[in-house]
Amino acid sequence: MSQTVNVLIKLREAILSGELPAGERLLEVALSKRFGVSRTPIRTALVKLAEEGLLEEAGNAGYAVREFSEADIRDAIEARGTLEGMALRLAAETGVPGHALQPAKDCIRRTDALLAKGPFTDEMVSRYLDLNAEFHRQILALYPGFVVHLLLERVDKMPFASPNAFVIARKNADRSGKVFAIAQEHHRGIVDAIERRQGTRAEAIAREHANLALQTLETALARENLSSAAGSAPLFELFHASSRLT
Amino acid sequence: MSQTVNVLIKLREAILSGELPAGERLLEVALSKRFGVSRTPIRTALVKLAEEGLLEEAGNAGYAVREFSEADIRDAIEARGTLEGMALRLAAETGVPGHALQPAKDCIRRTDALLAKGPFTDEMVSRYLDLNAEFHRQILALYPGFVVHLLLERVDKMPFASPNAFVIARKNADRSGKVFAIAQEHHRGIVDAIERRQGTRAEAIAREHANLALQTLETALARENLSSAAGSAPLFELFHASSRLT
DNA sequence: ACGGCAACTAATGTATACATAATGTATCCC
DNA sequence: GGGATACATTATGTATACATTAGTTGCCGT
Repeated sequence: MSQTVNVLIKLREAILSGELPAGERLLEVALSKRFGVSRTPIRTALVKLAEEGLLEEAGNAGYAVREFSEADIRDAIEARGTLEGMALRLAAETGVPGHALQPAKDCIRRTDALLAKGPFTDEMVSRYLDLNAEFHRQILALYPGFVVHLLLERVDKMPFASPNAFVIARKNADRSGKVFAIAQEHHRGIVDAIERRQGTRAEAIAREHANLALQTLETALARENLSSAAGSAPLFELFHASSRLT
Repeated sequence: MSQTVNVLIKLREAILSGELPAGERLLEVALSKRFGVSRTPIRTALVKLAEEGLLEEAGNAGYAVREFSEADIRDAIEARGTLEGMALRLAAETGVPGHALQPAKDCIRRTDALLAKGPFTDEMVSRYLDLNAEFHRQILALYPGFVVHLLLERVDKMPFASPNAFVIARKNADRSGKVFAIAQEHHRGIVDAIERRQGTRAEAIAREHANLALQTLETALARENLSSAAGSAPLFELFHASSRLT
């Protein structure tokens, strides 16, 4: 793995975890010493993070960690729901060959089997997250437009906006089971809608599905009594397992 | 202006104009000689263009010009309509103070005055494009979410997906007048919908508004008899005036 | 003749030295 | 004492030399 990617990952993690607080100016030489590499890969990583939106230009030169309010996270989640909705609507309206839905159906079946097994151990949740991510991958693959996929990749890199973000409140045990069941029902509805070429329905479910993440985020925020969500260590701890930082 | 920005702009123009054809591998040393700068600003520009989606990674290393099919452009335009629709819907549902709509209304009034003046000279079209861009800026400013704005900036950098893209067929003189009138009606509808807090209506009009660009694109493609739209010199000639390449 | 391995070539990845611009401080003048 | 200017400091912007890796070509062996 190249130094640039290394630095990129570590910097993203440091930003999302709050170790680098919002507004913090990122100095190239300081980061260079911290990671033990030259300024070159640092600069590359900073440029990429700025393009991703995690950093903002600080004054005339240099970058600073962008502040993420709860509203920004709501915005990101809403944007993901909207874009996924568009992709699924167009896939449904265009129509997809029957066999193309098979991978998504497999995901649903395997998830059913997993959820039927018993209490929600951490390991089970981890496997669930993999299956959930896989389902979203498969279902979005039904829409070919690469611009939308590019935008969705961007959204996934925003704090708490990935398809797995809705499990951040999973430690709220008495509710987690319900949340999983609701998500499964959404997944089933999406597949069914696409099969029946019901574009508007597919879009509506996708949006409602994204709202699950919103609800659990707000639950988590209320429980933790946090005003600003991103850069909060306790939330990030929950978030970390649900997301690939690459 | 820094060398990096210089190279970035020139490279973007070369890509969009088709001077650098799709699939062309971009070698740092070659570009370095071409622009008379070192590899460093070249690399920075390449990274940014890749993040924007105009380049793709070529094999294990290096970048190549991404191919843009007509479908990709449709995808980008649809994405813009969808995201603007979301922003306007949420703005309408939340409600905006009455005075906030004034700038947009001013744009509409000034555009009315402009269109009433007479035949569509090039200079008039240029002023129209400025007013149109300004209207979109003002109306989107009613929604504060920065993620959506980030995504929209991305879309605007895709070929022919900017808010001004719908005028690329303006040389089809007998239709341009109608197109302008339709666009104006959309603008009026959007403002009215937001004023009345009709979120769904605002969203629907925004989507239909983006479809104008799609229609004129297809008209232009049919006239020019082009299979691939991006990287086509004649289309770019039309496109150039309607877009800031910065 | 064909396939595989090795060396060479040319590209990107990285480090560092240098240039330039911005910012903060200190001093001097008003 | 306050403000402005000049200088010093520190940052980013750029150039270049070096490292490393991937791709290609040619040679050798089977």
